[in-house]
Amino acid sequence: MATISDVAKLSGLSKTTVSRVINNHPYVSEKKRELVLKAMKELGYTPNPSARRLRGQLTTTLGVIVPRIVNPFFAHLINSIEQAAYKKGYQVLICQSYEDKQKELAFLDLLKTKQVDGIIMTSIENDWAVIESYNEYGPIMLCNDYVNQKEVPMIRLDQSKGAYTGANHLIERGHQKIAYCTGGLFDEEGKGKDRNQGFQRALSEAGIKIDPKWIFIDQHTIEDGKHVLRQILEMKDRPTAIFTGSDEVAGGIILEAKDHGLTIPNDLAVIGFDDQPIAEIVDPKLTTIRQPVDQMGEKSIETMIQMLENPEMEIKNYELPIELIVRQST
Amino acid sequence: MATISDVAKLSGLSKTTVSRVINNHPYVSEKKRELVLKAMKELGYTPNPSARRLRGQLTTTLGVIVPRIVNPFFAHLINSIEQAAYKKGYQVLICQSYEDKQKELAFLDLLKTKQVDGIIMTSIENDWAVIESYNEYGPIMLCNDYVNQKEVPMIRLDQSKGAYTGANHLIERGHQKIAYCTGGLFDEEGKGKDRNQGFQRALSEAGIKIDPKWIFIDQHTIEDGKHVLRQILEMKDRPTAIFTGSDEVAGGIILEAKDHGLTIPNDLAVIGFDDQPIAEIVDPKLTTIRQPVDQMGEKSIETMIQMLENPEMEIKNYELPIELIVRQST
DNA sequence: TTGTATGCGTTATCAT
DNA sequence: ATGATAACGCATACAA
Repeated sequence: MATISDVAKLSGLSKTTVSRVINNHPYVSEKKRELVLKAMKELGYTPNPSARRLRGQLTTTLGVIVPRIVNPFFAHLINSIEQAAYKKGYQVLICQSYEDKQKELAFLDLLKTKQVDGIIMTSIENDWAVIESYNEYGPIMLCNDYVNQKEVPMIRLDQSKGAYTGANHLIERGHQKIAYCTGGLFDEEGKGKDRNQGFQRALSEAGIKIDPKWIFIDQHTIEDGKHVLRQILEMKDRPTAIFTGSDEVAGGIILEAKDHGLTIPNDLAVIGFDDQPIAEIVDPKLTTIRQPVDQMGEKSIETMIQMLENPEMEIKNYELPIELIVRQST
Repeated sequence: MATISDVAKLSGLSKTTVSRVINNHPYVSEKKRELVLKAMKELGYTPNPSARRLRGQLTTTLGVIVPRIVNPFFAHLINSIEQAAYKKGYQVLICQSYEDKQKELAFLDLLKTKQVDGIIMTSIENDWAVIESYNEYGPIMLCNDYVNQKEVPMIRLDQSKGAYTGANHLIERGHQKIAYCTGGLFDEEGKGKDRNQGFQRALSEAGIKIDPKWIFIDQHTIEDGKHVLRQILEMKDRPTAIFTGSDEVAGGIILEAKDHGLTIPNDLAVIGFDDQPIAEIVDPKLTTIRQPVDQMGEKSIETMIQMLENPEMEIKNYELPIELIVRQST
């Protein structure tokens, strides 16, 4: 591997001058600049990022932590973040936490060791109190997931409003017996609590009581959705509509419902969340709540770069609009 | 950021001893080892990978180049590679080439600058002659995509056989008018040529002539599939079956066909490729050719690590079995 | 405008 | 069993 010294030697100049050329510094004569450029090309020289990082330079690399890329929502979110970052000259390091606290912390170490300039977390496993301790090494922000601390930079959606809108849509369609299916828990606190609140608010405003047996927690995949439907089938008193926290779960419910001879939305109305590609693939097509993934990526990068350029900047929180997409499943 | 010197100072020992503890070297007394461990914990010390890499160490990091992670096939392939790598103590750097030659080369520079120990390419944009020049910096292997050089380590599938099997399945179902839809070209050489060959062989063995107007090239997405179906609808002489190069395209075809009142498989039989989740989501469920993604990941990592441990090893090529999954669309 | 010398954090070599 | 020191490749303070 050719080093800066090799380039210096070949061009008959000093390492300093070569370094100046690499970094577009002024005070280099045009003649020598070309000499250096020529030598670099001849040797196929690439600056060694490790050495640069060690020297304390900016890495122009950002870390993005996601639970798992096989989840299409996160694949698209990463994609939009990466595209936006690329436009600004940043690389993106994709980190899969697999929802594991330890892994998440290991990725935060990237910041500590200057592998990345900043980290965008699309999901958060550890308490913020733990994450916060890494903040001294560089900016950390949340995109999609969030915590209840105002001083954390966040790009988030009004999940509560999204769930409220979705639930209301079901109520407007005349449903009273509404089941609820979440990827989190149905607690006051804890994962997915905003959606829970929005859902509860819509129902309570309509004077509908929530039936605990129609609450399904910790549901994520198509398989989970199928399982949920089978549970519903076994009930004497069945819901006429179901609100789900993801298009995948909603898709699973629809698939299994059809297999059991149910008609969607007549026998069971289903509403999803995310507006993933699957929403238009299932039959009937899925009514769902769209998350503006592209905007989220753009805004995250914009915010991150601002923080990098001006570390003393005041913390900003952005809330992006969420939208109900009515299709055929309701 | 705490450094090895800080740990040395706090524990009252030398950097060397600390380094020995970090790297599990022998010749360090139990007493001092514990002293070091305690100091490391107290300072929240993490070794700086940049310094290690600069020093010439193995990085225990592998690069994986994919066209784009929003393609579910690649998301799953990455996932399986990452899982296998993790078991062996390796990190994975995910690199999206977006099918761009320049980006691909930029990622290969990771090898040159010792950011990664080796690179697994799941797609290849540049000629192998170009890629090969990076080989001196570390092992490069292909997984999924391939080139016609024997001396390149590859984990591949018998795409020709897969296409042959799929086409034969359609023929056995009584079809004579079979369309073909590929993500590549329909050339002798060039992308997707193996599948082309397999398809052609099946048809020619059955004495069927291929109709050029039923050949669709460069088709990748659900939208592409919808477009293909619309083109078919405009034909006076329509095919009764279509072989596609991806489940997504097949899914698009089915969706659009239903929108236009066609019945699958009666009016048009459709066969996909990959056995992605979408194959079980569309209605009717998709007959497709399964690619053993998990095995591909496992085998890639196994091979890569062998090459890393024994650089003089002879080049190996593996061919994994490909399987026809018959569902309802044919 | 150009060059020399230093240090970033780590590990291997060579003492002791 | 432990420690001092050099070197990895680079960018900067300082000197010329």
